[in-house]
Amino acid sequence: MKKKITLKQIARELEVSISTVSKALKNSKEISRDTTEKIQAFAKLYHYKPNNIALSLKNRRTKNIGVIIPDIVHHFFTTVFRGIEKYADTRGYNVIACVSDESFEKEVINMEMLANGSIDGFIMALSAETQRKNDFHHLMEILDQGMPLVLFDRVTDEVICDKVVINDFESAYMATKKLIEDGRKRIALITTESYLNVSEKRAQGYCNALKDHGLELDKNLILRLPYQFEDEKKSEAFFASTNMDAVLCVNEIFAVRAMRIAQANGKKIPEDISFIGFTDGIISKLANPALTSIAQHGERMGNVAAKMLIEKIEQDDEIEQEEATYKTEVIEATLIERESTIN
Amino acid sequence: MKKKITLKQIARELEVSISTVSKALKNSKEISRDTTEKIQAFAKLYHYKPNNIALSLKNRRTKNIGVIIPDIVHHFFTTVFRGIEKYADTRGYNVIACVSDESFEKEVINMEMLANGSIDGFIMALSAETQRKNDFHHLMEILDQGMPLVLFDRVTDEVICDKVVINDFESAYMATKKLIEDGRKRIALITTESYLNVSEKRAQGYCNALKDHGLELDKNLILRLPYQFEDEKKSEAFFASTNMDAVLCVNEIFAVRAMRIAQANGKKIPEDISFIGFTDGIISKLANPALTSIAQHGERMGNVAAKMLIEKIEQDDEIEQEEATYKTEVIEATLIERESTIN
DNA sequence: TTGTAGGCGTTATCAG
DNA sequence: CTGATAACGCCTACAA
Repeated sequence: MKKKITLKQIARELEVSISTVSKALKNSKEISRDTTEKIQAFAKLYHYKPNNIALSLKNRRTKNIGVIIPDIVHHFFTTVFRGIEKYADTRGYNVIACVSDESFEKEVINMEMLANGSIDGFIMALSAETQRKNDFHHLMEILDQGMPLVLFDRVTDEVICDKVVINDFESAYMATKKLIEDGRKRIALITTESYLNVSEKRAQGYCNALKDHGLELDKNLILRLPYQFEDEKKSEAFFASTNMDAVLCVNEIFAVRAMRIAQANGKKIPEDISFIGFTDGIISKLANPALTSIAQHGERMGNVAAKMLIEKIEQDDEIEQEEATYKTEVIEATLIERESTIN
Repeated sequence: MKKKITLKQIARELEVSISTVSKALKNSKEISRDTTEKIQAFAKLYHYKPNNIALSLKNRRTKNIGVIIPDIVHHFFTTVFRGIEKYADTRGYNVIACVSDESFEKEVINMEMLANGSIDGFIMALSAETQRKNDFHHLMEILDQGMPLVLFDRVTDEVICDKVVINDFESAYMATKKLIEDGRKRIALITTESYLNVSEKRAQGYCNALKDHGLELDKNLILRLPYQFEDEKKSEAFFASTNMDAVLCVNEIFAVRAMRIAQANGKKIPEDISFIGFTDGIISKLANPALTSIAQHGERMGNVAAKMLIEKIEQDDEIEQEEATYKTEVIEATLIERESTIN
C-alpha cells in the first residue's frame, strides 16, 4: 500500500527543494529541462496529484458547491440535482449534497456545517417547515458572510438573492384554461396545505383562470392534502361526495392517486373526467392512462442555478463586493399532453 | 458584510496569542477563567466556527464521504443515497455526490477528483460501462492508497473490498417459484443486456426455479432490453409473438411498461397474466394495477454501506493496516404482493 | 497562565 | 536555474 505521495517526499527522494518540484510540475520555465523531466517522470510514476485540501486552504476556494434539498427521493428534486451536478462537473466543481428532510433544524445544521469552509456557495430549495415558520435567519447569515446563494423552486421574497423558479401561476392558469376550453365545467384542484408557496401560486393561477372564464370558484372543489401521506381516505371521501369533470393536481403523485380512485369509482378517463398534474416525471409517463402534465424542466433549472452560482462565485473575487446584483430566472413550464385529457 | 472570522483575528483584536484563543475556545484549563470568558464571549459574538478545511488539512481527515452512483434519477439509487446520507449525518459526515451517468470515464474522473484529499472513503455502485469493460484499475488504485471503499448493488468479484448486495439469485428464485405455485406455466423474463451482473444473477434465479419445478427453459420467453430505452417496439413484438401467462421483470420500469402493452393487447392482469418486478419503488405502488414487486430495501442498504465505510475509516487509525478484513453484507429482499399477481 | 514554534501540503515571492 | 520563506487556518508540544 502506497499512501498518496506529497511534494515534500518527491523533493526528499530527488534531493531537490520542494519549490523546485512544485515549479517543475507546473512546467515553469524557471526550471531546467533536465530537472523538470526527472521530476515529472518521478511524479508520474508515483501518481502524484496535488492535495485538494491544501489547495483549498491556500486558495480559499474549495471548488465544492453545497446543495440542500428537502427530499432526495422525489423525482423533481432529483432532476434538478442532476442538472446541477452536470453543469458543476463541466466547470470542475463537486457537489456536496445534503437533505433537509423538510425539517427546519436539519436545514440549519447542514448549512452551518457546510458554511465553515467546505463549500464556495449554496444552491437550495427551502424545506416545508422553513416555509411554514417563515424563519430565514440562517440564510441571511450565509449571505452576510458573503457566501453566494441560489434558491430554486421553493423560494421566498424575504431573502434577497439569486433565484430560479418556474412560472407557477401562469402554467396553472394555462392548464386550467385548457380544461375549460375542453368544455369542462366543474374543475377540481388537489393541492397541498397552504404554506408551500409553490402550491399557493398554482392555486392562484387556477382561481384566476376560472374567474376570467366566467366559472365560479367553488370551495368544495378544492381538496387540500398533507404533503406526504399514505392514507387515501380523505381523497376517497372527496371523490365520493363531489361532482367534477376535471382535476388539476399540484404534483403528479396526487394526480395518479386521484386517477386510481376515480377509476375505482367507475369513471372513465378522460371521457368522464380529465386530469392534469404538475411535475412531468416518469410517474406521469408510466401512469395508466398516461398523465397529461406540466413539465417543470428540473434539469434545466438545475443547470441555470448552477451557472448562476458559479458565476457569482467566480466574479466575487474581481468585483469584491461592490454592490451585488441579484436576479430571478424564470423557467417556462410546458404542458405535455397525454391520455388523461381530451386531445 | 462580515467575512468569517479566524483565530488570528480574534487574537489580534483581543491582544492575546493565537494559541491562547485556541485553547480558551476548547475550555482548556491552562487558560485563566477571565481570558477564557472574554475570548468565548467575543467568539460567540462573531459567530466563530473553526474552518473545516484547515481542520481537514491538519487532521488528515475530511469527514466527507464520496458517493458515486450511475444515475441519480433512479428510484433505487436515490433510496440508497438517502440511507447513506441519513447515517452519515448521524456520524457528522457530509456526503459528496457524483454521478457517473453509467460512463466508465466519468466514473474514473470523479474518483480521481475525490481521491485527492476531498474525502475519507468511497461508496459506489459500478457504472454499466465499467461492468461491461470489466476494467477496475481505478478501484484498485484507490484501495492501494489505503482509501476505504464500499461497493453496493453493482459489485464485482474482481475487487476485494467491503460490499453490500441483495440476494438477487434467491429472490428471483422465490418470485419465480411463487408464480409457478400460482399455476403459471409459461413464465417470461424481461431483463437487461447481460453485462449487468445483478440482472444476470436474477436471470439465474429464474432459470433454476423453472428447472427445479420441472418447467422447461424456453429461450423465446426471455426478452433482453437495453438498459435505458424509449422505444417499445421490441417489447410489443415480444408480446405479440409470444404466449405467456406470467412475467418476471428485473426492474419496475420494465414491468410497468410491459403491463401497459399487455393491457393494450386485451390481457387482464392478473387473471390472464401476472407480473412481478424488482425494485419496490413508487412506480410499483402507483401502477395500475399495483405491481407485485421485490423490495430491495435501498435505504437499509445505504445505511449498512455507510456504517461499514465509517467503521473502516475510523478504525484505520488504530489498526493502521495490520491486515484489512473485508466482508459482504447481504440484505434480504422481500416480496410485496399487490394486484398484479394472484393472491 | 500565556506564548512560541512547527507542521499539515501547496504556491508565490524573493533571494541566491 | 534553484532554494528558502511566508502564508492559508488550525492545533499542540514545549517554552517562558
